[in-house]
Amino acid sequence: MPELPEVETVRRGIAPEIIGRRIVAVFVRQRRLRRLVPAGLGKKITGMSVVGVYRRAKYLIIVLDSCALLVHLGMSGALRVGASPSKAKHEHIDWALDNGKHLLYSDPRRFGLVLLAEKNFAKHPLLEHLGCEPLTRNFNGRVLYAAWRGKKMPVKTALLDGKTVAGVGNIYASESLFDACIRPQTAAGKISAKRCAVLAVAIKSVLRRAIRAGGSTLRDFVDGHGHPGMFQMKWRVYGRGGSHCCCGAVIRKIFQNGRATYYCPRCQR
DNA sequence: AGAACCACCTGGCAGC
DNA sequence: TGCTGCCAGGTGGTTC
Repeated sequence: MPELPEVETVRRGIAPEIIGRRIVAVFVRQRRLRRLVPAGLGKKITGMSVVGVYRRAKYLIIVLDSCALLVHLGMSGALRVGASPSKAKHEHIDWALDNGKHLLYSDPRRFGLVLLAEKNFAKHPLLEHLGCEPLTRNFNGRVLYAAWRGKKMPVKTALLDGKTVAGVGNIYASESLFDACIRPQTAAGKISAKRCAVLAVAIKSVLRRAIRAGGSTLRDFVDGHGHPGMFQMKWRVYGRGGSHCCCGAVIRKIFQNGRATYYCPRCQR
């Protein structure tokens, strides 16, 4: 579910609702996420106000007066602001705000995480080794080309591993490679500087278009207000194995490292 | 160093 | 209708 555009959609949705608000109570109903929600989370942050809401790769960082919350939505997580907690089965954490509203974290598969971090969150061990943020000016084809010299791993795998460019997930890896006309099996180190430049532009373009559409909804993604995204309507290869590309060729589905990859054998060489 | 695999979970769906 | 098995957006850690 939540890849970078979905996380950014959530960030934009909740930020205006929670920045400046004070946390008056925290209810943790399920601590067992991918990592255990820290004991005493409520005690530590109750009374603090929200100073800012940031995103790094697929992590959301809610900065408070003197610490930060590090939130990852995993595969099925959602973070929304609501008038009241729903008491739904998978609504694990409820932050009550001073305006009577609630920030609510739900995650049926519990692959996500909610941790405490220092206010200077960039040094957090989960964040400090992440690659380049794809929607910044720092990210371009030269970054890809330099990082991938000598790499035999398939370009799709290299995009997904987050070491060079962070936050490109399974859907947008396939879509970006289609946009750049690059075959996902191509060894990352075999891609020319020129094609790396095309790929970097494609990644930015696909992510921006997805954000504009409010993210993709596969099954259950909803934004900070509980609304689904629309970008899944615009997938050109993802999830379309066996159907026809705009060029007429049949889109292929293959598996790389146990993850589905989709591509057009005619458009992508 | 790098690649392959595993683990963490639940829910939805296809097929029988 | 109901059971079983398979698949799914992520990613950190372990093993080879």
